[in-house]
Amino acid sequence: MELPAKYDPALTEDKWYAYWLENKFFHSEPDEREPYTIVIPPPNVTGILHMGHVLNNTLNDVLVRKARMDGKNACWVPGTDHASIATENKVVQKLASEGIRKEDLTREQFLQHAWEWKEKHGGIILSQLRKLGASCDWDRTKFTMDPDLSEAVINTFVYFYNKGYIYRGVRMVNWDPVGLTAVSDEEVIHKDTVSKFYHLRYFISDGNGNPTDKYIIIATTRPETIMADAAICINPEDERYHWLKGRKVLIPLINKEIPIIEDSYVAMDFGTGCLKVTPAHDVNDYEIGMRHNLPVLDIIDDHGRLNEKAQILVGEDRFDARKKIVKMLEEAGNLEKMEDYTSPIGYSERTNAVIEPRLSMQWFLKMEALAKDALESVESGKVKLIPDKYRNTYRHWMENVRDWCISRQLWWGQRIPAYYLPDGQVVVASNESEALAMAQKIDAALTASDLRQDEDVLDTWFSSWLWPISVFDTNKAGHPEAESNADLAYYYPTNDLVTGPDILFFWVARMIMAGNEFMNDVPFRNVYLTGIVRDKLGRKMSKTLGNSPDPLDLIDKYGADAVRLGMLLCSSAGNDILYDESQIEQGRNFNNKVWNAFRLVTGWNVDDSAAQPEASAVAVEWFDNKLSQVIETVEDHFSKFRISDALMAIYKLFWDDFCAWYLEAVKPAYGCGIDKATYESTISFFDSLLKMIHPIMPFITEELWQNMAERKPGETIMNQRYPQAKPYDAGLITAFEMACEAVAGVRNVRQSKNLSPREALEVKIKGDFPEVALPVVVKLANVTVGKADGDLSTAQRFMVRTVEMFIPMSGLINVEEEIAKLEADLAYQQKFLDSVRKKLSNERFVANAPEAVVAVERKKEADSLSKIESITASLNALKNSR
RNA sequence: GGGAGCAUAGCUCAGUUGGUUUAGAGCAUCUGCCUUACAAGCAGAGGGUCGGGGGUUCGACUCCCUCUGCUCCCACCA
Repeated sequence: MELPAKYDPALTEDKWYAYWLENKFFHSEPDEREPYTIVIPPPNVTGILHMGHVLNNTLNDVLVRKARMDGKNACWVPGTDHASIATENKVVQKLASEGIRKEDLTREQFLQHAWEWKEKHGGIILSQLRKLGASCDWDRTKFTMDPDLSEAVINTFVYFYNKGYIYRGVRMVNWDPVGLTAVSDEEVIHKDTVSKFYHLRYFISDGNGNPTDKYIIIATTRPETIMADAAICINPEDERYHWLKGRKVLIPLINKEIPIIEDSYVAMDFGTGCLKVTPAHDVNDYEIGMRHNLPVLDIIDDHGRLNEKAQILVGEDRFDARKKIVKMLEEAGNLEKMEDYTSPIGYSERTNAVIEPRLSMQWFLKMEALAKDALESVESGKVKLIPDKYRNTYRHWMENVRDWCISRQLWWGQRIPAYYLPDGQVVVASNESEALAMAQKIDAALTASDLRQDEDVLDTWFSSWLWPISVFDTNKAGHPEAESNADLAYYYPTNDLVTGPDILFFWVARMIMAGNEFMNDVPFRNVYLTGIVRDKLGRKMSKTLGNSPDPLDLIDKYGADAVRLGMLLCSSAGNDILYDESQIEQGRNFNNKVWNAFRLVTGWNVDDSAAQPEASAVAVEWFDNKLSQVIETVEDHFSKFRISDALMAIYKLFWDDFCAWYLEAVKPAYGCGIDKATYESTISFFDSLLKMIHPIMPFITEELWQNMAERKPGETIMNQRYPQAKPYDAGLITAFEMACEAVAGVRNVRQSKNLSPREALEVKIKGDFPEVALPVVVKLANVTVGKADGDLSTAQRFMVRTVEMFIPMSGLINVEEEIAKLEADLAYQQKFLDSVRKKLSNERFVANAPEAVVAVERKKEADSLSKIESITASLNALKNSR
């Protein structure tokens, strides 16, 4: 078969993916083999593939394919996440574009739209993963809102409620005025934001609600909330303000009288030392308010607009209101001054809206006990974080965790299974009929229509924290006492989890909690935390910057194998990835290299009568050993999750050792056939190499492996055993390396003397050069070799380690140039010798350093001496010749 | 404000209990080659003293201190 000179991935990738699917090679069922399990970090159901997914899923796939080839029963469970806030937002926007407002729909109508959207756009990302070559067990695809997974979520809620871990209460929560829901502390991103610090005059009341001419100054960043002020607070130690004790001040503009209170919370050295206390709109103020029994006046509505309780600027957005009220304050003579001020402001992770601290009734999960166990799981090493540095971060979070606000004021998600009785009492049950039964125990007269289910849904992470359990067995979540089904018993705990550090707490920590709670075991053994994919300039990939390429375009252009390799090239664990298309080009080039090596080898004609040349015999022997050496290295890298190192080791083995040296050493002369022994060894090496490359570049390796020999239907490289290392002869590897260095030395001479590679040269060797490797030198350098003898003063000289090599060069050399070169060489060696001797003459070094280290220095000294001796000899000979 | 981490060739990174290396790789660069697998290639070359300073040690890129710069995480000083 004639193969084209350039590899075209488009011709192979879809074909082999279809073949893998048809044969169900990705599908796993429990059997007697050791399982290897990974659950996918479920992407948003409406998401599309971005570079972060490519990195993450390539790593996942490499691990899964490697494990599969190691003979394990590999299972990679795919699926998607319902992502309540993000998806609901998208649906709301889509409806808005059609002129439909969410407020005009019933819950049922809205959910119908949402499900339609999900059916239409959901799972696009999963089909995109197929293009990448992901070997997921698609028969096991799950969605966090599948009926059975939802049921598990509900049961989990009921379980924790009954355990006393879930409570409902009015708390200051992070309100997202765009998403119209509370979000958890973890979903708030603090960003330093430039704003103004407004210094406002509050006039002292005369006791009848009229201002006196005295005033105090308070500093605030939020003047639009003054109408909700409940008091002005000073530090009791602050002598500047002792005269204020017991007096009252008037809120500007609305002239409402509020008391002066004292609380040591107020810092005397910050602002003016006077704090306006606004319990409804600030967490600290709320706490002060509680201590001092202050009334709570909420003047901001769901959308972040001032409500009628504000009395003024009613209906205005909080930021518009701020601008306007500043002007009003200025006109009223209440604005002392304003200055620029930078302070951290909370933003919603999902909508980027400025978070409004707001009091509301929410459901919470107590975290203390769960976090304690989850911390222990990592501290004890039951779960390993890779890289290790995340342990510190993890510990810090777990030790300072606060209760998890799990309710969301949304419709898309699992509705909280709490049912209210007409009198306000609440019952929690998995479904309506159970709830009714419970309610009837309280009041036998109640009927189903008397119960009102909580309107809120649960935080998305309240379903994804069950993922490693619920994808196998939805019954176990919420029922720790239940028997596991066969799948869960076999696949749980999973082995490795590959994900980004940004969801270490959102997701990873909580999965560990759920695992400990329901399975009494952690959900995975290793967590490999990838970096964030950034552009060349170090900027995060983002839609608005337009610096994120579409992975599918890249796959079209370069092929999935190239994209995979390109991403892996620069991905050491935990470090951010600076993405550059040139890496993917490098991946494509490697594909092409493999392709062409294959063309070369399979283009050879086997000549049964030909004897194996010496050079080939040595090369075969060497490569066999080299292969084992590199396999050992690769296995070591894999065991430490050093994927890019493993990749580079394989890359160099193939490109440098196999192509540049081995194939050149065994390549038959033009028009000649190759002997059978060499050919068979070469094919066998190629076979091993393809298997080693396969987890990284699955498509091209399958294509070539299938072409390499007659394959039976249903055979695939992905189910072959990964090559195993045998004991190897390091001496032989060194001998061959010396041959390569000798060849390079000759080539160097040719280059500097402008000698054609076709012109055979003579090499004279002085020293202990490994005999076995000589045939390789002869062939690849196009030389004859012999012992050094006669007058070599005009020969070109180079060294291979401690062996001297001469290429006689009568009349061709510039004596002065050579002398200068040798003298430079000599000076360098002399300096080196001095430094070694300085060390050796240091008694304390000789006395304290381990013997092996001293021996190395002595060897350096001896080698250096012998080099100096031979350089000097050549130098003298050269000088005598002029 | 608290905590963590990083700083090694032009770029991206290795350097695994301080000593088999007067520092390694890939890419990029330069030189010469369209040599009968591959110009998405081949052959060769140059390039850093390991952010600055101090210390410990017989010996430090590797440990300690400090300064500088950057990154990330956490955080209710209005």
